[in-house]
Amino acid sequence: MPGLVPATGLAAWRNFLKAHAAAISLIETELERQGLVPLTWYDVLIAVSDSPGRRLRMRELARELVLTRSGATRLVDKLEAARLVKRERAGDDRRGANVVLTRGGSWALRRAWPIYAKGINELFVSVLTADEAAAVADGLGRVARNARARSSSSV
Amino acid sequence: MPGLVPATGLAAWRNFLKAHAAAISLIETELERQGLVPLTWYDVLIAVSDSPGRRLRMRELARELVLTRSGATRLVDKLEAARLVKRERAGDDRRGANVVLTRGGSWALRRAWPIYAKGINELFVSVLTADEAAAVADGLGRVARNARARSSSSV
DNA sequence: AAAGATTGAGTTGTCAATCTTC
DNA sequence: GAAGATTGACAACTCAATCTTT
Repeated sequence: MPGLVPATGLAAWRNFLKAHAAAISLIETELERQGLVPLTWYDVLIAVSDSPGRRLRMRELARELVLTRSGATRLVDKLEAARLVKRERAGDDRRGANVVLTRGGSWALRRAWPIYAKGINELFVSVLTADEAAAVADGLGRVARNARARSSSSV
Repeated sequence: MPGLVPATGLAAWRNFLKAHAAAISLIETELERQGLVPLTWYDVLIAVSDSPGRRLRMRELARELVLTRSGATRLVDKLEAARLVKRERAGDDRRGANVVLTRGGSWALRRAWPIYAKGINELFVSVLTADEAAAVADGLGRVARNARARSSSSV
């Protein structure tokens, strides 16, 4: 039944899935315990914050977070209701909406980061050797770029 | 605002998340396109199939897939409705239910594997060097074990 | 009373259809 | 008519409460 995937590759894939599920789940729990924004909200805030001009089109946000457009809409609805982001009509193309951080959004981002960073360190970085971290960064970086390239072409 | 996590470690973490979201999403799409079981169902089938005696308690299934118990119940409900698994009362402890594969479940598993394997190869394994695959398998294996150990202790 | 599992209510996300602007 | 975004209907998952067996 196996044999279609080399053993090391399959082990890498399985551990990749297990590591993701377990680590995300723990970080999520810890953020909630501390009364901070959930990880999905954090993803929105950081994506907007890292964008040129600190504003991001809905379309780009969806692509960035690997969500559907409607998923992005719902998510931003909640963040907007919580006053962490605002939508503003795009100047050049009035179909589009830009998401921008409010003051509260920047604050929530700064406040969550230390806890998130602690999770990343304790559960991920500190468990890896330097070589492994480099290999993960390079290899999975290529995996991500490659998969995204295929997504856009197949859509 | 960064600085709490070393740069390489943070790059590794971010690429880890991006790779996961992008690769899973593509594999899921391909499985659906071919009329095969979704990945979450596959996870159940393979977990049961790999268990000693080819049967697995609900509790263990939930732990294995990083789900809540109710999540496991709902999921197995659907697989049972689709005649891919059956529940049987555990002989030694009649509170518990064991999940076992039906003939249709084994067939669905065998049928989905080549497509799943193709996705793993094309999107993941073939994109990694041999060294990277080994580093991912080892490093993320440790990440997964470490995180699971913490989950059980904190619950 | 505790553990395994299930159910009811609520949340989060998806797909298809729709509205607006290009 | 096509693209950006939103809405309605529905599917997947979680939490808290419940039922059964230990």
